[in-house]
Amino acid sequence: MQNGSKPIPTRVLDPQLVESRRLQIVKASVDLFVAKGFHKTTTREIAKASGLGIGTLYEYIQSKEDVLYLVCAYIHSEVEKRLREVTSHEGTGRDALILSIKRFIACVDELQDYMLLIYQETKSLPADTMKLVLQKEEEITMLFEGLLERGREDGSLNITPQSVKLFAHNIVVLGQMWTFRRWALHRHYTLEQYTERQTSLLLQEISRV
Amino acid sequence: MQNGSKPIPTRVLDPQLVESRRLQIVKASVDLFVAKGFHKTTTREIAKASGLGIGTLYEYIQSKEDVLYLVCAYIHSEVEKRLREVTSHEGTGRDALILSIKRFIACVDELQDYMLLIYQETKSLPADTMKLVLQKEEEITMLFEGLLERGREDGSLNITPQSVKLFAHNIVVLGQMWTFRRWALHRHYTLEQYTERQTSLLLQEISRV
DNA sequence: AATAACCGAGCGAACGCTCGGTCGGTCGAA
DNA sequence: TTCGACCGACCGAGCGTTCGCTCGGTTATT
Repeated sequence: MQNGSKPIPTRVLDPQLVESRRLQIVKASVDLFVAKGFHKTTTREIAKASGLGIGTLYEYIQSKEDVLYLVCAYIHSEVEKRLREVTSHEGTGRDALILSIKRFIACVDELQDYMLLIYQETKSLPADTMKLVLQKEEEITMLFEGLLERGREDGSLNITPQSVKLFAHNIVVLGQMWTFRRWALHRHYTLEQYTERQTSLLLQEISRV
Repeated sequence: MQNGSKPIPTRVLDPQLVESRRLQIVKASVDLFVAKGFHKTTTREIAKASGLGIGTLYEYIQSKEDVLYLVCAYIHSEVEKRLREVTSHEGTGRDALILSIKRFIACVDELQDYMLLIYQETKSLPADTMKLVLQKEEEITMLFEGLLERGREDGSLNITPQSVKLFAHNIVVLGQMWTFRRWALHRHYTLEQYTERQTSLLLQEISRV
């Protein structure tokens, strides 16, 4: 899984400055996009919220869509960072899986506005860039695939090889559901209840009888 | 569950004409929105694709967002129509549930572009209208809630009362997942495989041991 | 003095929506 | 049967605004 990221051209020479300015831009844009959506956010707003002039903004990007891509990439990297801390947990695949699911849902909750953003705005990216973002989404899914496979091999999980991939998707989606159905779920369940019930439902399916 | 729909003002007097013209508009717009997204579709394009002048279009709606709402309402009514045919199936709750899940996934597959549209563009609606659309989404979820409750009461399903709502959401989301993760799932599973595996996974959780 | 970073007035294109007007059809009086 | 008054569905040029982005100039650093 090679690092599928896309270098965005800049007119600024110092790479460290580019990185720090782009972080400024991302942090400011995320909140704007969350509040108003990508299309209704103007480049002028992005510039102002980033503490830059509109001209300077365009020293660091080539188009408005570039900002969206930077934002998506940033969010994904945050998710992946948190997950990787925990997927390498030693012990049975089953133990590592339980830990990872809980951590993932916690992460979805913590970053809920951002997760929602990716869900809703990925489609606004240019085709080639969108591919990269979906690829990242798949990589995250494959983290769970790896855990399931590990559990299957060490005998701690009861799952057929051809269901591994599907089940990994189920885990990710049922985790993300906490965000994109929050208009209903948050009325009826707390985060703890949700985590507890989804985890036990999921595990029930792949436990030895 | 009162019929939560919103009457959109029009300058045209004949109600039948209004209905048929709006159906024209909806049918044309759906494809445009699917292809380009709501924001990148212009009112002129909508008018042209509907076979109307731009002025005439505005005889039937008040704003571009009205078109999006009409489209969402139409899609939801299609889904609900197909589902209601089958949720009233006599027999145990379990039997009706199995039938409904299969039908729902088939429906998601058949209307996949439209389902995706609702997922991605609901957020572009004005707040009050968005509420109505989410309400409809919840009503569809509650169809499954009803079936689960029925199965719990007649003893054909093994599920705790406080998990009924959550499980209904799981069913809906895992069905819709076939659409909004198609970039990954369609590469690895056919519709039949998907339906079969998800159904059996879901049922396994709520079957008596 | 040279260069890199920053800036914002301004450009051209495109947008949602309006509004004055056209035109085919209906109906009642002659 | 004819004709004039009226109606309402239909139309699209054009308005006012806003957008993404450029480019020539300014400031800060070395």
